Amino acid sequence: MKTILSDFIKLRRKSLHLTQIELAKKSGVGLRFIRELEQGKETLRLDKINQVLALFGHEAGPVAMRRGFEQDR
Amino acid sequence: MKTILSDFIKLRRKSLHLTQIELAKKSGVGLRFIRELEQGKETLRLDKINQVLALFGHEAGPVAMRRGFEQDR
DNA sequence: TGATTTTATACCATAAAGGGTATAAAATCA
DNA sequence: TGATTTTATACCCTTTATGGTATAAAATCA
Repeated sequence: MKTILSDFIKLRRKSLHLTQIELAKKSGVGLRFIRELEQGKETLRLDKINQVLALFGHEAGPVAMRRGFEQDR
Repeated sequence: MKTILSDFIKLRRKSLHLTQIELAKKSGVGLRFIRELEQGKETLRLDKINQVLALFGHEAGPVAMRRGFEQDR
């Protein structure tokens, strides 16, 4: 599945030419977590997500559901 | 602790004159979850958070860390 | 004030997330 | 093309988030 978060992470990671392995190490989460995150798994823990987002200067917050629109990339 | 998410939920809930119990029922999550969410617990599951945010027309997404600023209320 | 509602804290049980790892699939590139 | 890198899938094990509940604290209001 594709989510606002998975899209964001994947785009940012690639724009920095990082592999999933590198992102996992840099953010301090497991490799499997990065994969599940980029694949849009919903039942993830917020603190782990924030660990990754922090690398890109972001955090998880409330975003209006303008369906079909994407913001902040 | 106070987070961008806890603040948002608490404000929105109160603006609709809902109790935590009512919000829990409406969103389909446990009462204890609502409490932990409003108290800023970090290790919460994303899908549960989104269940609550959906009631307010929002979802969890990447938000730039403009520390000290709040957005979207 | 006291009575009532609302919120906070603490405990138990269960389901599942997360890390690690091994293998398969796919993408990249010489 | 084939070789190498990257990503995806599947499994085991440990930790813990969640729901429920019971009680305490705090807030609300007559």
